[in-house]
Amino acid sequence: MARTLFQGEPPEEQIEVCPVTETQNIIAGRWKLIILWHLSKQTRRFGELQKLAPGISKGILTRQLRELEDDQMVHREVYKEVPPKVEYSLTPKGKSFIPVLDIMGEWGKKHLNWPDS
Amino acid sequence: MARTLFQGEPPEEQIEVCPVTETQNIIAGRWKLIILWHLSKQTRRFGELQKLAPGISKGILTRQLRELEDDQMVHREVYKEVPPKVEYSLTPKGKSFIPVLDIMGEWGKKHLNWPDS
DNA sequence: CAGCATCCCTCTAGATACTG
DNA sequence: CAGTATCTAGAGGGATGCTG
Repeated sequence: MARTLFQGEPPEEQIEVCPVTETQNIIAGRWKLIILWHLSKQTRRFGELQKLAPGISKGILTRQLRELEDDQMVHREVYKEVPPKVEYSLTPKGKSFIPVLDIMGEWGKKHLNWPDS
Repeated sequence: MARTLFQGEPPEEQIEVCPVTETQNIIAGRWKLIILWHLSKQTRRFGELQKLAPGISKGILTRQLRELEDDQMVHREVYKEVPPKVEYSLTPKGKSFIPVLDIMGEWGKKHLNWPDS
């Protein structure tokens, strides 16, 4: 089927859908980026992640991880042991996000002027 | 006026370890990325930005723009005319963020099923 | 046109206690 | 160790009305 073009409608007038929105939806969350950042370095257990994100409570960490799971960014591997052991790692989709994390980190380092601290 | 931050105290130790945190602080805000995205394409007036961010109210748009100004991401140019005309554009720091926007947009496109209507 | 002031209300981070 | 369940607080988005 041919594309529908609108006569006389200059491209400037067309509202461009913002493709960063999907990315934003996935990383919107107090601890999401920190979690993804650490998991991009290596697989981590639940307790390790809690230490790496100082101040986060178990409940919140669980919820953020579940949401990242739902978004297929993070894989959860449960070892049937006592005491329990659970390892979190990046899925292929999560790994594909590493370049984004890297450039965000790079940019963040360059502009680390805190205006109000 | 306060910048848009997540609830709770920013984990101070984490700032050194996780460099994405600074970036996160700047783009944390319901409309920040959308605004930056459109400004990366071209300079826009206040009213244009409001149309480009469907659903945003004047008050919120003003607040998000002020915070981006405070973070030196956006420049505000006021023309002393009647009726008033205000143009927003990216500062050098804001322009340096374009690669981040691009890769976020690229990644977002790849991992979203856009309703094609 | 481009704001600002004000109130409201949702959303979710955070705290705490309990469990397999 | 790695969760779950429940409650609360408050940050911040949203709506409305007014103004230069």
